Amino acid sequence: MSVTVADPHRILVVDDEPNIVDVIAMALRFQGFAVESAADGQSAIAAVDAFRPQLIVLDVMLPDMDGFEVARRLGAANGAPPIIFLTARDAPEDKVRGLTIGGDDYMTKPFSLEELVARIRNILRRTGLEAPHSNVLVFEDLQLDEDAHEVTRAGEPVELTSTEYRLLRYFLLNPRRALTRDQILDHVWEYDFGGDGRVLETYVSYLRKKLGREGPQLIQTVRGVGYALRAPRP
Amino acid sequence: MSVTVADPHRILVVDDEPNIVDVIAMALRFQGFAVESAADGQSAIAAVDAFRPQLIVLDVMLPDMDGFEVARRLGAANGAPPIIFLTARDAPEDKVRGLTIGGDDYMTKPFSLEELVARIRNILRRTGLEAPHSNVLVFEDLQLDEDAHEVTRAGEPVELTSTEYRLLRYFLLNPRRALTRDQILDHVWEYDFGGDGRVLETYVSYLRKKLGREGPQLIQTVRGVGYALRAPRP
DNA sequence: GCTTCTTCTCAGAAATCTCACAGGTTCCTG
DNA sequence: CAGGAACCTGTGAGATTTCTGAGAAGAAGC
Repeated sequence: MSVTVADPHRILVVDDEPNIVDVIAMALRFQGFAVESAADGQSAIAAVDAFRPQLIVLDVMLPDMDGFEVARRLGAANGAPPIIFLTARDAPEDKVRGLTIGGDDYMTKPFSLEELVARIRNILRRTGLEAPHSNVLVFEDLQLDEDAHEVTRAGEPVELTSTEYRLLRYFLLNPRRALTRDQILDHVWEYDFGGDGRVLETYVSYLRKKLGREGPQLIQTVRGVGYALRAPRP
Repeated sequence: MSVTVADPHRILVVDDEPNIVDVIAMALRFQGFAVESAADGQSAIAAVDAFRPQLIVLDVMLPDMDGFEVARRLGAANGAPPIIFLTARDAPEDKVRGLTIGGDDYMTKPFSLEELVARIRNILRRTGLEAPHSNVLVFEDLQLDEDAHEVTRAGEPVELTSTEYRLLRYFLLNPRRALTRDQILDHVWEYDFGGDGRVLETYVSYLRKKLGREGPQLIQTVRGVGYALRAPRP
């Protein structure tokens, strides 16, 4: 994972649930972003002034005003930073329509942190703040095309479900690194996943099967820790 | 989606509803245009003087004078920019008819942003401000002619309704890419569409049927994500 | 004003996913 | 080498997603 050391991008996270803010802020800091937070519309607007974020992660439901109001007051039209709105899953969709065609985007809660990061990088790339890169992740003979949402091994297409895809993508973003179970669960599953952590084993098993039993086993078990994507020693 | 970097065209958006202006301005900026806005006729005329837009998106209903009045006053001076009028759906259309014979055009609210952008590019092309390009989108044996508004599959004409056409056009603009449900709804449906997102499934079903069940299925389901236009795996 | 076309909602069926569970296997440690 | 811990993977139930036909409401055309 590449971490920008020189000049980290500033991101403002606005949500009135401290738990959510914490978990998002933590994840983004780990990704090398500079993060500030606010718990309501007023302080969000103040924070934009003071902190000059390049991007805002903004909950739609705030105690004092809704997220769209915040966006309007920031002068959505004029040089304001792009916004990723967070909405409840069952929220009415009419107000968020049309956001993705503008510079903005939105996600429904709960989401996986990987996805939030992916969208943030997407927007930063679109706005020219981050260097564009190919959207194909590669490791050995494994390829994952993020645009087409397609995976191939040795040129052969591999059909993955959505969870399998997210899991493999996380491995490909962190090649050769031993990832702990908790890391993986935190990043790939939704942040409020409360189920049995052993799903992970099941999904690793699915992936191994689908990626082919013949070729070398790319997803290796690191006993007592978790898993790592790496080529086996010959 | 091509973004003009070198010398962006200037577009003035005039509407008294801030929400509308915001969403249009955002979308056009994202497309690489330079955008200014005005909320009434007076400031619109002033803005034309100061900003020298190459095109105006002008609401017909303004607080101080109607859009035609604005157009008339601007027209007095020669070489006024072409105008796209925005009218309410239930407005009398007689006044707007005949506009398309000049350089102007009109759209009824609400509209899809894709369509507004398409019309803007059309006008800029007609007035020689934007490089002409082929208006035929092609993917495999599928062809969509934007001028003639005609679609053929393997040479056979396919009769599409307007929504089906917009949907297919969006797929053809983003071949091989996995498009999320939200993306598609945002781009193809009107900006205030708040209905059931399952229309999309219905329309995909229509398209698949009309494009022929025999040939390979070009619109593929990407489970948990949305759809993609791509040749099926052999 | 009547007919036809279009758009959208709805609902049931089919397809597919996710996750928990449990028995078996592998690995480590003493 | 025994015992225990960690891990693997098949099975299946319940939930979710997707497909498609039918029909209501509205718009457009005649």
